[in-house]
Amino acid sequence: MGPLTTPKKGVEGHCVDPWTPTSNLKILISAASPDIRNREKELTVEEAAEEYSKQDAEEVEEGERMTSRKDKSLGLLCHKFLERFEDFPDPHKDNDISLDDVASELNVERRRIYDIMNVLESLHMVSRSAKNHYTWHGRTKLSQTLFVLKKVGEEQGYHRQMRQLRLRLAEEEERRSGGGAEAQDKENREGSKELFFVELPGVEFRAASVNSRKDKSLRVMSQKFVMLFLVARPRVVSLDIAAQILIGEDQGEASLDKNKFKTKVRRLYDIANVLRSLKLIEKVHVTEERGRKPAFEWVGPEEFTQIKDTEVKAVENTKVLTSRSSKENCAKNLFSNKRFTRHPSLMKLAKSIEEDRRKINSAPSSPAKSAAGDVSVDFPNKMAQLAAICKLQLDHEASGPKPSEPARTPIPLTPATPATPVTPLIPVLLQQQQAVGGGAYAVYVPPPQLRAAARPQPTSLAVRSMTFDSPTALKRPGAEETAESSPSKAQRRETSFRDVSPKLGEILQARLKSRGVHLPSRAAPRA
DNA sequence: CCGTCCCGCCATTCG
DNA sequence: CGAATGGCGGGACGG
Repeated sequence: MGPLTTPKKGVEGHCVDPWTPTSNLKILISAASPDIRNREKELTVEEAAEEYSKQDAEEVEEGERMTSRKDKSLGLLCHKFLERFEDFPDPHKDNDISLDDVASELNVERRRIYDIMNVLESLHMVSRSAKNHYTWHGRTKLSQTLFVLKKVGEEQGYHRQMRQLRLRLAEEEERRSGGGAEAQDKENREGSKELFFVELPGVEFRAASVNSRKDKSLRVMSQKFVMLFLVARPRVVSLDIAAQILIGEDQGEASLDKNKFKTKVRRLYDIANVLRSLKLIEKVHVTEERGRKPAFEWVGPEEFTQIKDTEVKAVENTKVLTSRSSKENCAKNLFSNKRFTRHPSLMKLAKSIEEDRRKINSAPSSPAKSAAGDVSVDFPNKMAQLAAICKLQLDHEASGPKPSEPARTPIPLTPATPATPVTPLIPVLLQQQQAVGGGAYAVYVPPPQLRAAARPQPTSLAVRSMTFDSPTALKRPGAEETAESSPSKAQRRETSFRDVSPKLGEILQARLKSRGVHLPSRAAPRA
């Protein structure tokens, strides 16, 4: 009986893993920015050490094991994994990863490896090459990926959603929220058009892997999660907010919240753990009107600028093709680098659509009235954007190769398909996943659901005084005024890339000590 | 008690 | 059909 219980701790007497408590220590250290901030680091070390010695004392019986739950955390596991690869591998080397090898070397069930791979894959740090194999890319594509994710995130209106949500949650708590009064504000589900996996030029889902599972959870959830960080004002995101947003997008409305929410959060923890191992985020605490709650702060690269030139051109093109509908997808350096070869994506697109169409026929889930005619009202925006990008890339390509980046491995252009007659870019047939990747990136948009009634929503209000918890700094009393906590991003730890100059335009009350505090303990705050 | 999140059953897909 | 993938959530652990 009881076949559903998690095995009890340390009963099984077989091969004990070789991990030592120091491994945990290591991850903690690496979790903190290794460079600067020695003070914090040391403190962390001390605390950790203390922690362990204590544990050591307890687990005296059997001079081994101490299989503390943490010793098997995804984070540690991921850290172990990352340790064996370079951040910027030589693309010519053999960067193959064997699932079996990794699983055995790390001493874990394959299931766990999948978890890690999925999120790494979402950042294009690896890509599945074949059945039990992945290819390691490290951080070579990270910048580019983040750039795209941020862009997509903006297009999705995530920043807006977050703002609203924060506000709503804050009010909810504040105003006793005794009962009722919850529901009719479902009208938030606007902007977002539910996107799926975002691909990159050189790393489409190879290995003839499914196209149907492509939109499944973890990978996509991970990307969305990252998008939230890249778009959030103060670069802080709490799990409940993230979950809230990510849920809203998934399955059509009627989400049986509560449980759904719980599960979502559980997943986010997994993702957060590997992102932490990657040192892209850090755990922090935000103090709201009603107590503090855990959250994560982005500590990874901020401005991952791609190529500089053609920026203007890019912007203009986009605007034109995008038509009136998007007045707000601001002018940002639009394009990613030209790494782009032929337009294999078009072929792929065709193939993909072909494939999907097949599935669509058997998937009656679409609530849309499949108005073949007026597909244009809803998500023309995104489509147009993509088209624009595609065109841009082509133009760029035509106007001569860009001598900036190293020669990218030209996409092998599968000779399998001779001359794809399919007219490129016909995603106009809406429905699920239509791969559009003018070599830039491919986004999968879902079926239409709401009119393009992009209600701007009064931006007047904003987060209820949100403060980053700090041992010494207590919640500011009078703090509450409405106003987006301004970007106090003054001294972000020097990102390995470049720090963004605070877009200080909003002169609002801006205190909020951006600096997460590790481990809950009176850690002497730096000076 | 509650925030985390490990473990592994078992549904899906792939091959 | 068996193997590869990876949802999913019970309930254990740590504070």
